[in-house]
Amino acid sequence: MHDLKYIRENPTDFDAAMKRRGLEAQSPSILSMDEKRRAAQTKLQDIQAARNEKSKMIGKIKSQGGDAQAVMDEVSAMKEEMAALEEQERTLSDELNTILAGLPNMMASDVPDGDDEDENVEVRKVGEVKVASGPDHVDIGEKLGQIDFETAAKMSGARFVMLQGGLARMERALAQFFLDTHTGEHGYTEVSAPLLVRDNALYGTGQLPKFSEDLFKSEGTDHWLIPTSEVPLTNIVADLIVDEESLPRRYTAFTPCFRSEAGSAGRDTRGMLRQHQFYKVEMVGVTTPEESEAEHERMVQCAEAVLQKLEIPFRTIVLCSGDTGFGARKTYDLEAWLPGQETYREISSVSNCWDFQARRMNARCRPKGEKKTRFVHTLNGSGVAVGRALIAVVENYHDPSDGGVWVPDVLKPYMGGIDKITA
RNA sequence: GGACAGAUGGCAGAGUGGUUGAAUGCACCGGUCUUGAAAACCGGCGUGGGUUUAUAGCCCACCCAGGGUUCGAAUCCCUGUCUGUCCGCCA
Repeated sequence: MHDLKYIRENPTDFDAAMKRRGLEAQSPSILSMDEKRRAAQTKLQDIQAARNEKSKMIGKIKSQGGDAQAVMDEVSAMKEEMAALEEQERTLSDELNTILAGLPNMMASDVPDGDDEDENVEVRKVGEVKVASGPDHVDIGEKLGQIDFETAAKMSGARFVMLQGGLARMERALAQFFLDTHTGEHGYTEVSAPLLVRDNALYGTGQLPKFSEDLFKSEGTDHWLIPTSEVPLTNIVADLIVDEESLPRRYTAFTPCFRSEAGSAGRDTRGMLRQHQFYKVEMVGVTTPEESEAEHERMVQCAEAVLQKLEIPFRTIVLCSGDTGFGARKTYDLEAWLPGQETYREISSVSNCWDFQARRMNARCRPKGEKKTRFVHTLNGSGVAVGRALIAVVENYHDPSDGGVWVPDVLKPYMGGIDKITA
């Protein structure tokens, strides 16, 4: 959500920011609508003031036993005009809010310009690629008899997978490892959160009203399945005014995520890279405006740390303007090396949303000793996608000599101490 | 799923149609007193919006949310949400 006052005061900057998103100038129509709305509001308020005064008179006259009928008729006569102005004001506000709610966040000035993912900019490469190429996780997993798309399809259709045995356990081990690292070493609080949420939560984080087609909705109720635990974690602070001393707040959760993947038909159809359901460990940060940029860098480090411990080679990129998501002001992606595709693929996305989500969910903070509040800044990042991490481990730790998968050292405690997954 | 009860300012808690944006207590802020503190006393103390050069004034809205009745609603009616209690069912 955008600040109308900001648009009023900086229309040129705002239009320039929207232009980077590929949108034409928005401020002229917004501002003219805003002006009409305020004119209607001012007029309405004048009439309301008059009505209030007369109503008080009526009360006074009646309490003194007088006849107030004349004044009562006068007020009655005002009703029609008031109703019309009310209607006008409401229509204009609704239209204005619809427009504002549908506009993406303004991007940071250091986000590189670009049309699409090809113009993202690499920030650093970490870790040595030891397996330049090899079989992909589908071949490896199916040979082991532990990755099974057919059985999943039988009950659920395309874009579902069933894991069994060692790989099923490794998925759980990865999640445990990520959570333990973020809670134990990075200062995050573990949260077990609802997976079904209502409209307003999704509106707050920006998935609604614009992206409903990407979500699953439960029939007969007003619940949606979360596409990421960013939704429940960020909404923790919705409608709150928190003391700034209690910031930053850092939350992490391990949850399934559900995405319809509408619009990605034909993309990544092989394997478990793009599923309707997958597990993810998410990190969410809530900070003061001053701290969010530093917190963003820190959060990237937290995501990188788990990949480094896993010894998965990866690179960190900053998304260009054309690839940065709706609610984000700036986004880093971590891409893990996948020998099966001989390329880096996204395994984590870390975004600073500034006050964009905070405005939508009315999440504020108050500096110590002051009475004025301001909006918090919110950040979210995968720490990291569990399914994709499993792919990366399977492909990078594959042992061609026997078809097994070595267990990364950091996962051994979570895998009953075994060294290798075998058939 | 059924039956009740409730939702008021940071908290507690009055208020059932008329100068009530809201008593009172606690908390908080400023002051008096005190060597200092406590106590006592005095004063202040919600949010959003409009108007405006203005964080001055004036005005509007807000007592869970959304509708309605009325000249006038925290107060009456309807719907929804949440909380509590009892019954039934259940991992």
